[in-house]
Amino acid sequence: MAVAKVRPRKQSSEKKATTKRTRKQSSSSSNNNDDDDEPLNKKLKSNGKNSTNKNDEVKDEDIPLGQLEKTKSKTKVISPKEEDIENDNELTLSQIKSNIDKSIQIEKVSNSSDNKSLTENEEDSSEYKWWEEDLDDGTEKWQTLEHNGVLFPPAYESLPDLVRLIYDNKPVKLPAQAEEVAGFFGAMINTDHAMNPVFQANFFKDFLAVLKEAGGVLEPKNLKITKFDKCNFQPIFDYYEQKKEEKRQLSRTEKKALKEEKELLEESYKFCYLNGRKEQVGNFRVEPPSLFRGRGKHPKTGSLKRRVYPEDIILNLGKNATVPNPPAGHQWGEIRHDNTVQWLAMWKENIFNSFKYVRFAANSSLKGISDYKKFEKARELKNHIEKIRQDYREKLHSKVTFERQIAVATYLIDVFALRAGGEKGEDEADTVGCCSLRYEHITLTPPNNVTFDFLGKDSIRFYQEVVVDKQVFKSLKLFKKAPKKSGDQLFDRLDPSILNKHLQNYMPGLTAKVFRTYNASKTMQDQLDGMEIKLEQPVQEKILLYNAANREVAILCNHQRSVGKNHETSVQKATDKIEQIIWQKIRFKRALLQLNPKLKKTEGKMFEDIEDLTKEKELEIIKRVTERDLEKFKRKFLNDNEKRKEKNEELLPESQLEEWLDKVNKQKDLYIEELENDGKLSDEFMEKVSKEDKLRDKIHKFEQRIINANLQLKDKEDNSQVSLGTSKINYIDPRLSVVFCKRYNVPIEKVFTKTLRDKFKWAIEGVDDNWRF
DNA sequence: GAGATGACTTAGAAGACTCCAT
DNA sequence: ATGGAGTCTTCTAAGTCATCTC
Repeated sequence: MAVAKVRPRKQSSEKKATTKRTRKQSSSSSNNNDDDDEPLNKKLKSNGKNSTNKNDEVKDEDIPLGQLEKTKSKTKVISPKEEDIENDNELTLSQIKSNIDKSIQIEKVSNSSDNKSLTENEEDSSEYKWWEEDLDDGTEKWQTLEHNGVLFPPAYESLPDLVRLIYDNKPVKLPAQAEEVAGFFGAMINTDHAMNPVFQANFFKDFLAVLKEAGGVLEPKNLKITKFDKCNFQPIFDYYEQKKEEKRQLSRTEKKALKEEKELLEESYKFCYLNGRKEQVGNFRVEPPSLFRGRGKHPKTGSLKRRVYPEDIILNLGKNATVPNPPAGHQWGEIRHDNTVQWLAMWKENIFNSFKYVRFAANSSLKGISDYKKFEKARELKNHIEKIRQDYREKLHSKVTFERQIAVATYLIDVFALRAGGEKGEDEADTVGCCSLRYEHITLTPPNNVTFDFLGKDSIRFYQEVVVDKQVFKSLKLFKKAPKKSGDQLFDRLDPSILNKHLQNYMPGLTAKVFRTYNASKTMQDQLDGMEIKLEQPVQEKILLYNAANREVAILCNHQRSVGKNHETSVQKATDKIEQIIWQKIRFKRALLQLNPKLKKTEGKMFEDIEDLTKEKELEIIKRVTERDLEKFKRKFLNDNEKRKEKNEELLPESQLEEWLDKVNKQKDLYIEELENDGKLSDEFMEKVSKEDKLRDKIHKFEQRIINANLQLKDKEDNSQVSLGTSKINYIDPRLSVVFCKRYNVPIEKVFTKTLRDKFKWAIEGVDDNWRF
């Protein structure tokens, strides 16, 4: 996985940006000279009054749900089975309202197939630009909140009678509840999870419990299931695979119809009204029951995650909001009116007894405001980082172990972007962060080399060989001194809350995670600053540079992704393809010379690469190209005939295939003849390309293609293990990307997907060209 | 002050969709 | 038109951290 890298970060580069400030810092960033005139900057008033009343005047579209006039009509949406806890098919007023919204939206979308995103944008943001308002810092998150509750997963559908679990070579009929759990496992027997013994054991334990609850096996009557190894899930697996295949085989229109049906069902849950404004809900779907897929060596992986019922759910609504109807025959667990929190609904899951929340979408004002505050806090750290670093360098010499641990921990968090590292329970995967690092996680090699090797969040390996400050090295040695041994805490005097308390002495609100945001965005800014980007460069090249900067940040934060199974093949393919284009280019250059031999003298430079391919290489390419074409025609022959068969048409004769293959082979012979004649092209070929201009044009195009393909290949290889998305979404101040795009005339769509453009609308619309992190 | 609880952000995997070569 | 690779979105696990409780 991770590759050993020595990557000591330069501390000195900070200096320029963090000249010491003497003024008192009362509000977040207004003391930064470089952004005094920046519109976003007037926010975060500490005691400001709520600004929400400005929307008293609501547009028609924005009438709060509860205030809609009653209408008698009931609309059928879908027909869930009676006993389902699917959502009521009797629509509430608000649902009706939402459906109206929906139909408007559908109309809009269908009217403008060529400019879909624009329409959606208009629809989504009933245009509350919070970033143009003064923000208030109080604990109240909202005044009114209305929504339609949550969407439940469909009820379990029993397997057909013939599809059964096989136990001890006998088909077994299970009660529906147990069958469902067996189905969870059966559907995934081809995954890595299902091969993990811990997963299997946890699944099987919970399966047996459910089976017992449900009264045991139905048929054969006295059969007792006791051994996992005697279970054969293949028929269940095959059944679900077949279902998937059937779905895949649906026609375009059928798929579309299904999708529309699904959307209609979801429509009323997608939006809510916050202070009377329409906002998107994020995860309005209740998590379906399943087997828990823990990451890494999770002791509970495979455990049954039980179905959530309306009775389990707490809805959070405004006091005057209409309570959405629970599914027929059910009640909500609780209705709460807590306006100090951002969640719309929550429930307790059964594996850890922790809460799951339904929240606003990333493009909502509340999330946007939090995001904005996060980055402003990170920027505020600019004003303190100098002092913090100075302090921890001093304290590295402290005689007091506690102080020394604080200093080293802060150093590691600052320089290597470690997470805080809270304590973890027995029933969780063994992963660590800074404060929870143990003896065995670092190896010290004099004079001052440190190897980190531990599993971090999500059990992602953190492996780095680095050079550290001499005093840090000494301190770490001290923290590892006997009687400490493997398994012992390195920072035995620390935990995140102690560390954070210490950090807050420097800056209110400063915690360990702020360093990650700060250093990530700072790195991005420095990277972009350090690049030589020219306005007239092709956009694609500029994007590549942007991605290179993004990649540095991702590496800093250790954001990884698993290398795809066919990564290697795909790299090989790309390499082969580039070779083929080079070969073509050379052939065309030869043709050009053949047409006009004088060019060798007048434009010698152009023909320098004409000998780049050895004969052996060329032969290899010819073979490959031939092979590829032969395959292609064979496939075409099969495909064509299959289609003809379906349509009851006459099949293509074998001779047709032979004719095609013959053509390919003849072409191959021509290539080889060329090769044997030292690259002299056939008369036939020369006739086709008789014009010098056209040849030059072709050659130019080949060259462009080679450049592009090489760039792409490089990007692909560099990115194969690094995940750029996480840092772009969470760590890099979006204003950096916006300013980059503006300055270098790159369309914002090239760096932010639609979702990100929505999420970062505040940055896209609210930043001026000279903004700096 | 330690531990539990609750609420929020951050994370990679998986699934859905798109686009390009054929 | 098709199908596969690559991109984007969704899902939900796994962190952080503030606050509450004793």
